[in-house]
Amino acid sequence: MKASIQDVAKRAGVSVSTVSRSFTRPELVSERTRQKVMDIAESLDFQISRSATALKSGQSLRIAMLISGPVTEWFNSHVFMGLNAVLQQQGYDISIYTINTFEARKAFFNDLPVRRNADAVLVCSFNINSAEVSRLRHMNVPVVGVNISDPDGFDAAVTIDDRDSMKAAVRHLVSIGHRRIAFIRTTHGTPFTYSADERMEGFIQACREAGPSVISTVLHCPINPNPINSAVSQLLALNPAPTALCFQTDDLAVPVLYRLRRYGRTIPGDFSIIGFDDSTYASDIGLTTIHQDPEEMGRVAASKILELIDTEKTAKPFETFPTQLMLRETTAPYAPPVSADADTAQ
Amino acid sequence: MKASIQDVAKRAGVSVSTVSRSFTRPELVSERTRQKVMDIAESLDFQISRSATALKSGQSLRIAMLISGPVTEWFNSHVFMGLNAVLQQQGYDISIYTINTFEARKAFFNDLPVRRNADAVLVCSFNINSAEVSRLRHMNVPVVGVNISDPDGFDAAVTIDDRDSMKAAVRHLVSIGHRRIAFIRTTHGTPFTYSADERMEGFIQACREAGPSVISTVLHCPINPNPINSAVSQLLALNPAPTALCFQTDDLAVPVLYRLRRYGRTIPGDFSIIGFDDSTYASDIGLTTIHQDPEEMGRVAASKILELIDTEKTAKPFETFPTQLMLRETTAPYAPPVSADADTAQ
DNA sequence: CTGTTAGCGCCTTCAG
DNA sequence: CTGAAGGCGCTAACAG
Repeated sequence: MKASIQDVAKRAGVSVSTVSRSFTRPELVSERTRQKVMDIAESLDFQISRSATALKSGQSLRIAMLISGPVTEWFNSHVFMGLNAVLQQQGYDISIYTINTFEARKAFFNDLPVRRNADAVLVCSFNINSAEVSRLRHMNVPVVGVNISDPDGFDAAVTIDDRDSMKAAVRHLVSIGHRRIAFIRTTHGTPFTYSADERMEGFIQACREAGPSVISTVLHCPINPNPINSAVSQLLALNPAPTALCFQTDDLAVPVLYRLRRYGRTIPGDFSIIGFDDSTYASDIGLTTIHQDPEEMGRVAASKILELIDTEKTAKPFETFPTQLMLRETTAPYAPPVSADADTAQ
Repeated sequence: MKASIQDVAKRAGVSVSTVSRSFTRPELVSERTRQKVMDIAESLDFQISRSATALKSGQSLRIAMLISGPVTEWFNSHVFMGLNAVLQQQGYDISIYTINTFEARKAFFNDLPVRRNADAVLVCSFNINSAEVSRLRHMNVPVVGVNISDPDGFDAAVTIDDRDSMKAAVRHLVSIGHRRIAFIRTTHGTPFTYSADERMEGFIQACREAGPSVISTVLHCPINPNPINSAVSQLLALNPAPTALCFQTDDLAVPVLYRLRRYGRTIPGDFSIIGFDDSTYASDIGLTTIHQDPEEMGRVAASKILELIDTEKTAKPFETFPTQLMLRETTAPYAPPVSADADTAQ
């Protein structure tokens, strides 16, 4: 069977504490002793049990991550990767709680399965209300957010400015001559809205600020059964058609872009397109989009979590990360339509 | 501070064992007692500590998942999601070990950080050698694979037949008249090859089986700095150009497809294209591809893990999942080029 | 620098 | 159906 710390101690002719210290505080043990202990441990396949360490220390060595959509989503998986990179090294695991229905939400906040079983809670891109934040706080562990709308009640948070980022996109389109602009967003049957609302509001606000000559439209595309279909059909039916499109995410922009081309529309000829995220394929397909770095946000959130666990405070609790409009090939200055006669002139 | 099991016991006027049983073996406690205990626990924010449970039970309540690329990859993240869905309910967490360099690989197998700290190991799409499998087995926990090339040494594994799937793709292309076919794959500077080799071999074999009229080419695209560039430039330089392309993954096919169109090539006019995975955008952009379901594989792997932990055996240790060639819009029968004169005939 | 010892919080016999 | 008590494997005093 598995060797215990006693077995190692016995073989090495030292006490269990020396074995323990060799692993966790090597500086307190003489080099020679430590070496011997480690060799024997190695040969016995011995490793410190994290469960015991956790129990003893009163920690759980576990961080809870709350998400409102699948882990496989671009944003979530990148935050997770960043988090994990930092936390794993410090001996923490991440428990993921996906809360994507009203029932799941209610169940989660009723049972708080995280109680005493997580050393911190990370709320990721989640439209949490203040009553829920209080319940979380009630657990007496740090509560950290990633892209949450309201930092109130959080010990720390990292975000981007969804609203401003979207406004930058609109201003760019306006500056290159576009006057009819649409925003395409999904609607979920779930109790969460991620950053979608913020982005939409930024869009609307920027259009308004651009003056009355700018006509804006918002297209709502139900996530089920298929938002792409909904987006494409609504878009094609718009009359007059917009000349530029802002999307809530690249995930939406990429397939719509494809479909529009299949319907004979040219990009950026007929439509200029701006995505949001700068996700997987964006640069390779030349998508103009708003860049953000969720992996880095995950790493920074992890550092804040560690700091909070350690010292109960963190130097810079609230941090807003920059985004950047990446100008690529799906946007172009607005060119007024040429008359039918001139169509093939060139 | 956090309430202990004693606090709950005291308030409920019962012993700690009764509290413990109320949580873990409700059937051993009278309904009334249990109800009271649970109510008090609720009001005290009490939950069983998993660390203590783990320590006591000798388990770690943790499953190690070994992957050779980022968790954010389509395949990995979907397997993870399936795993997590099943394991989390049973109280397990997943520790992810990303091993993507020779050094990381060596370090991992030297230290076996998983020792005594995981109740099972899942090896995911990982080209592991038999010496390494032995080291893993040495830990005395179930070792389960997902898409591993050689099941030898594994207690269980779920896979797809990469080779056969690829052969089906080639046969389809041949059946609709294609004779010059290229396979586009990445090459990594890492010690792993995922399923890439198998797929390539399936490709080569199927081309050979199709007879001497079929001319096959394999394009190797270094993952750094950018495999897409490499693929596109190699492809365009091929003379005579192939009429059909098989890709190692959709991730590669999608951007290349985009770029080829930008260079004036039509799909499926100039090139028929088949991807592999049926990943995120595939259906929305009409990509003909080979469908697989890694999330389901993750779920099934998780069930096998639980069974193995429980009973040390599993009913069906090795399972091969079906794949399916999804015929969509990027493949078409080969049409011989028309003469220059006839070019605009239609 | 190293050893001794008392728990961390729970689960599981064993008794009642 | 419920209670009492030992011990899971480790760590942190404390003592030497």
